Amino acid sequence: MNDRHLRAGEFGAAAQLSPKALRLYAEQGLLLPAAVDPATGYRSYSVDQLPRARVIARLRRLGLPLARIGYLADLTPEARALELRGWLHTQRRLLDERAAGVEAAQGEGADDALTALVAVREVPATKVLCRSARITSSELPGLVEGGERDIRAHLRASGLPADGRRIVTFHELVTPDSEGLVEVAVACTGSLEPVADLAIRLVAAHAEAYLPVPASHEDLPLILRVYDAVEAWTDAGGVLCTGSPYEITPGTGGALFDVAYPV
Amino acid sequence: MNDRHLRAGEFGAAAQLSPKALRLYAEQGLLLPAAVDPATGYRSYSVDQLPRARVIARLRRLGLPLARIGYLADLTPEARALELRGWLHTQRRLLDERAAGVEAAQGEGADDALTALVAVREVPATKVLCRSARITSSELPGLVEGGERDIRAHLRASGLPADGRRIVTFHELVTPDSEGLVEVAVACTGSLEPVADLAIRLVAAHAEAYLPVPASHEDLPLILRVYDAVEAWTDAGGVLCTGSPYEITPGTGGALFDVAYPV
DNA sequence: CGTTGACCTGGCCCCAAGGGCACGGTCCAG
DNA sequence: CTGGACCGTGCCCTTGGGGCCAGGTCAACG
Repeated sequence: MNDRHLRAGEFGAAAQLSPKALRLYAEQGLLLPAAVDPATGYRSYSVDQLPRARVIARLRRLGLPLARIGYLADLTPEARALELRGWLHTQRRLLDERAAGVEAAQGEGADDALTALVAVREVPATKVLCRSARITSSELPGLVEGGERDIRAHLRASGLPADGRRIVTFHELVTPDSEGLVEVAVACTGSLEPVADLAIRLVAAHAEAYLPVPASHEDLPLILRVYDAVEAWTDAGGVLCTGSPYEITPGTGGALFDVAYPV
Repeated sequence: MNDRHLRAGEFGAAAQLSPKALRLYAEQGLLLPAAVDPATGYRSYSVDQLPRARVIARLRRLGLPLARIGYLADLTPEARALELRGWLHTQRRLLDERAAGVEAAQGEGADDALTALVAVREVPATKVLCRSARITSSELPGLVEGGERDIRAHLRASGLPADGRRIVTFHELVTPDSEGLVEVAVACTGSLEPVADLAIRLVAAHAEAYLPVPASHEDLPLILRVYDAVEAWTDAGGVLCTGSPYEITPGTGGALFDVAYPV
């Protein structure tokens, strides 16, 4: 035990924290002063609090929010190191995904070859069985594959053909950081009942601008360029997109899938 | 040319930007509306502005500040991609350095073996020839090596022995993100004149807590643990550090250098 | 004992990059 | 002509403090 007390400035200098930061941490309960003079309001810290203060300073320098630091600072060093490694891993993965996005945007605007391939077709009104969810991009494969499996199973169980095309609609932007509304749907005919999380919806007749994506464009960066191409086409053609983009599997002419916008 | 105009909401939906964000960008001159109705204040954007808006949205999603985006958005796509790759590279390096810091802190508090090795010695008043600079950690090797070379050269040129120990003092925290004041000094005797950026300073007699660092601890994470050990020792011993830490090369007993704090 | 300079407190405004809400004006379709 | 959707401005909120100001305190020096 060591009950030597330091005033805010000394303590801050020893822990690499500004007096202002210390005041903030005290207000938030992250690092309570060992004593506060009720008359003057002077805060004083015990030397015993230095290790915790230093941990907080180090975590703050890593860029973690105070709320997270409050949780981490109460852990054992081992548990903390474990959590931090996980966090670093996540950060690295996010960075890698962003890097992929940058590469995808690399040829932006210059992809006239792709833009020239965009076509328009009329789509009749269609009935679909679908499932919607707000997800981030990491949950996307799970939703799409699980959703398609469940939908087709339900169609078969209802005695209907289960070979309609799969349509994945991106109602909002889906990135690693922010979740957005995504719908996976399969076209169907005949009458059936909706179940728990499978809805039946009528897609109104509309026109769509589309571009088939060959199997060789399978990786994410190139798919984003396809989206860019369709958008460039609608911009240039004086046509306005009237809804969210979607991917139709299988695509036209042996393509893996078509990327389409309602227009 | 396409002079179709869109209102703020439509344009925002097409570019994945909220009306609020568009307003902010307009205020900052980052994306000026094609027209503003002087009576109502309604902003309207041209379809031609969509590509720029989409670029801005994409860069914003990467987490870049608007000021940087303003610069990047005026570049050609190729130049922009080049800058972005450089930025991503920097981000990755920062992350790696932070990861090293986390690993270094892994055994925090538990390093009693190192802490037990800390000793105290008296240091007589010393005259040093030194150079100071505010730098980030990436500039550290340059300052230390260049500074030592210049200082010893000046000592030799003054006809004095140039074999004093090198002392590198970290007056402020030096990290990859934030620069701090660092001084590289060499002990000397005899009289000499200061030159451009080499100052002569008297280091007052004081006591120092120190710990030799063997050559095997050469990498950064382990060095940080040595600092932790010295700090833990001063905390426990009821001794207060009275100044900034420094590294003395060569160290005691064949060590690469000593890490020391004035106490 | 007084004074000086360093230190401390609380309070206020500031940054980025918008989100959210309120109040009020506008636009377009039925 | 009227309802609902859209748009404007203005204000407060967020995170993690930095900076400055007015005023109160502390310790050392004369």
